[in-house]
Amino acid sequence: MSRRGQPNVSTPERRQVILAAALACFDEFGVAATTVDQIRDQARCSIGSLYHHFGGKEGVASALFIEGISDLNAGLLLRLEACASAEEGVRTVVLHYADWVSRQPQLARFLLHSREIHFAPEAKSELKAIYQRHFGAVFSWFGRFVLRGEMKQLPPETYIPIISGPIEDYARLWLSGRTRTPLAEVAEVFAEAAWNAVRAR
Amino acid sequence: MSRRGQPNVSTPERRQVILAAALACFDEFGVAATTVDQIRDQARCSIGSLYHHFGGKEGVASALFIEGISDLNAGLLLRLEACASAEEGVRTVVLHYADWVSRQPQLARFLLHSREIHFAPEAKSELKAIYQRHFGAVFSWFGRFVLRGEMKQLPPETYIPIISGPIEDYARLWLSGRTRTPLAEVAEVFAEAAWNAVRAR
DNA sequence: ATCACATTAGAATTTAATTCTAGAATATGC
DNA sequence: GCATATTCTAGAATTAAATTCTAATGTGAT
Repeated sequence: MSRRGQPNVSTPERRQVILAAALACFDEFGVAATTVDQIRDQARCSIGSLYHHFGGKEGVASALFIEGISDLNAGLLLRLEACASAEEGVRTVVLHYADWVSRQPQLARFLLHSREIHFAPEAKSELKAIYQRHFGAVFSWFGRFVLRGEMKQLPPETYIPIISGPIEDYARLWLSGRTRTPLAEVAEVFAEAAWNAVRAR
Repeated sequence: MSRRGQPNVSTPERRQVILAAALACFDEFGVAATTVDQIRDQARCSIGSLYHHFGGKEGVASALFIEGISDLNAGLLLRLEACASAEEGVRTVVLHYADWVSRQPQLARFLLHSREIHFAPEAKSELKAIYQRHFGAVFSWFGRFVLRGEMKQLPPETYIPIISGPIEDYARLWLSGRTRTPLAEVAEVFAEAAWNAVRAR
């Protein structure tokens, strides 16, 4: 089934099992506090296997991070393509984020609470490429509305914080259990606030 | 100089030396990657001393976190008391944050990038008390303007993300070196956006 | 069947965190 | 000014975790 020198079929499954086990541990104990052995237990694999596929805890965390970010980004672009106005686009950015976090709270918690990962050089450049591609696409989508004068002209690096910052901040709050009101119930408020902050008037 | 059973004079200095050393290490290597020995080297103290005062790396990180948050909060309240209008208050929240982060980038980086600290129960409840006191004061300051109809009436837990979320998000960006434009240059934009998002219209 | 390589396993090693015991410093009561 | 209670400092000893390494096994290609 596979060519010489290529991974066999079961490999992707094994990787996924390890990633899932790691996410469960990270979520329960925190990235710093989970041990490689805990992941190994949960994934029912050997140390050797884990190190072979990911090179250690950092490697597992990196892979999980990249997988999560990619999924989040891909989903947004898909929904954004279907929007017809600046307002719809801005609202979609906020609402998609709220949806995604509500649906994958564990993964979201991991992405938001883990600025402590030490990516290996390759992971770092892969991430950089992902970000560039994604934000490039998003900016090119919104760009025309700024040109048409439907959105405020602002320093480019301020759009993302202004539009996404609040819902992200609230998501952090909700994910950490410090507020009960579900994202879905307040997402509209943030969508509205984001649009008010960037609409031309 | 000190009473029986009480810490001697040099103790506070020693604690500060250790905290400063830890901050430098955390900033250079990340919290997870710095070892207790690195902190000990930098602080020129013994393991015993470090464990005596803080009980370990987590303890040092907790103390640093509480110290940082307290300083940030105290500064804001001070400036807020001097404000006369809702708009001035909202702008002050944003601008003070920008100022503080610009002035203490290392400490700010530590506060923002360290959601991975496992606080001991006492530290946890101390933090909780600090937050309650602080946000209680801030909400009581702003409350009247909502009542007077000068600010929008919104779900209470959404004000902080809406007002502070964007500048916080941008601060993260700037602190991680992914953008060059200094906070001071864009702070006005965020202050303006925050006010637009919460003003009654 | 046999080869090349990916994969798995777990023992051995290395490295870091934490505990523990003892001694030095400090301020006070007498 | 000496006895004493207590804090503080030091670093060796211990424990726990991360990582490396060697050998064995599985898999598909030829």
